[in-house]
This record gives sequence, structure tokens and C-alpha cells, in this order.
Amino acid sequence: MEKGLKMTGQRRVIARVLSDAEDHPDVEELYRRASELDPRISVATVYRTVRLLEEKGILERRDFGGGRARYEVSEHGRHYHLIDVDTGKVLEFEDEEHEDLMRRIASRLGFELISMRLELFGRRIPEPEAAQTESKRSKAARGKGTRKA
Amino acid sequence: MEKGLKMTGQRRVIARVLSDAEDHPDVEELYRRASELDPRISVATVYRTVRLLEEKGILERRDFGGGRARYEVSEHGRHYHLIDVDTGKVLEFEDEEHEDLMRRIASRLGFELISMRLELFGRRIPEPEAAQTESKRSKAARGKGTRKA
DNA sequence: CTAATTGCAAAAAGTTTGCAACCAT
DNA sequence: ATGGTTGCAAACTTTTTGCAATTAG
Repeated sequence: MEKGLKMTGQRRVIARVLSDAEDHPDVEELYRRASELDPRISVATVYRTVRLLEEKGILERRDFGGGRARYEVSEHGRHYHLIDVDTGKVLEFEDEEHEDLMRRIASRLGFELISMRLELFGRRIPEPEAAQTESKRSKAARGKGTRKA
Repeated sequence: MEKGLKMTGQRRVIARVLSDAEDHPDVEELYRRASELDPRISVATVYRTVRLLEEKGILERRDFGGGRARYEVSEHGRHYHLIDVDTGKVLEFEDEEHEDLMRRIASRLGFELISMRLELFGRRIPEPEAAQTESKRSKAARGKGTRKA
């Protein structure tokens, strides 16, 4: 099937690091993790492997800002990302309804939906604290005047 | 008023290029267009201006793949992009329903939606050219598997 | 065996920055 | 006048690549 691809030790290691990853590491981070498992891997190989896997549709490149590309195992837009603008943390979520809507929209425009990318940027809404006496919510609440919940 | 910002000739030119742009130019392209209006502008200034405007929320940086950052006047996620995977062309569209859905999803996760980014990747579906003759429509519509770019 | 793959280091590509000259305010 | 701004080139950062050595199939 595939051309003449070889399953080398390096690729095995990188593949493992990737499938073990619960986050969205950039190349530098992949390199670091891979190096732990096998110190003789070079960055160039990580770059080459990552590019190869992306071309094959196995990996998806993400851009959450910050200059470097980040990667995750491809699920063909089956889940999305919500980035907390204050902490920079990335939260994943899915939504069947959304996927259908996208397919309809693409179709309406005359396209077959192949993949998609959705990123929401939001700010945590301070929960109506039913907790203990918390008289100082100044820090969390400090922001612009308007907010809707 | 803004801090101590100056409205220089260069900024005026770059601002004009940006608001005139119907597409999503990268810095190199912005530089080229700006240079036409005023040849003494340098790339560094374009980079600096673009960064400034992004920080001020006036511009939004996009990543459609291809290494360079692309820019467009900010509309706070009021429109989205459909990238034709075969031609690389970017098509814009809006969808009220979608915006509401996103707000609901963010809210469900405990976040106030601030901005979002949505990109669809799709392949053009050859339209069964139905001018007035209804007769040849059936035949053309059957070929669901017939797809070519 | 031999084409694919790797490491290394050099090079490319994209973006940022130090500094002296410059120019809106 | 004077502090923000610019151009230029050097510096950085991230990613790619040429080439000889290495290795999976």
C-alpha cells in the first residue's frame, strides 16, 4: 500500500510519544519527550516525521498562537478547542450538533466537508458562589464592565 | 485617546492597504502593496504595525497553513472561512445560528465567549448543472461517488 | 543489497530588535 | 523640543535541507 516507508526505531518512538500525548505538544516538546525514550533522535527527524504524518492525515497541525506549530493525532475535526484567554489552558469538547451544522453549511456552499478547525476563546465565568463566605472575589471579577452569563 | 500613538504616513498607508484588502494578505503581501503606495516603507514597519494593530484588537491573525501569518480586519468571529483544499482559495461565510450555538457551548462549559475561529476544509462538489432541462438531472445526480477536483 | 532514513550542521524562512536618524504632536 | 516611529541590518526563532553514514525490508 504505502510507498516504501520504513518503520524505524525513531518513528516508532515518535509515534508512541504522539499517541500517548494528551495535550498538544509542539515539535520542541515532542523532541524532548522522544529523547527521553531514545536519546539518539534528532530534531530534524522529529520535524520530518511530523511533516510526513501530517501529509498522511495522521496528524493535525494546530496553531494556538505562540509561534510554534502544535500537533495532535487526527480525529478529523471530531473535537474542538476552547482556549481560556486568561490562563492559556486548552479545553477540548465535542458536539454532534455542531458537526452536522458544519456539514450543512459546507453543503449549502457547494462543498463536501473534509475537515474543520474550531477554536473558541473565552473567559471563565465566576460561578455564583454558593460556597463558603467568600467576600473577596476582586481578583477573579476584575475586568471590563460588561459581562453576560 | 490612545497612549501616545502617532499617525505617521507609513501607518496611514498600511491602514489603507488593510481596509482595502478583500482577502487575507500575509506580511510580505502587505509590504508589497504598501510599497506601491509609498516605496519608503520597510518590512520591519509592516511587522511592527501589524503587531500593534493586533494587540489593539483591530486586526486578527489567521493561519491557513503555509507558514506565514495572514491578517484581516477584526470582526470578532462574525464570519468564518471555508478553505478549498484543492485550490487553496478562501471563501468567507457567516451564520447566525452558529454564533448562537457557540455561545451556548461556551456557556455550558462555564465560559463567556470572547472570540472564535472556525475554518472548514472542503472539496467542491460538482453541481449537477440544471439549467432548464430537468431531464438530464437524474443521471447527473446519481453519481455520488463521481468526484473530481 | 539498496532505497529510505537519519544526524549533523549549514541554510532558509519568518519575525524581532538595537540604534541613530526622523517627524508628528 | 521630544518621545514615538522608522529604516537598516544584525539577531533570533522555527523549520528545512544537503550530504555522508546507517538501516529496514
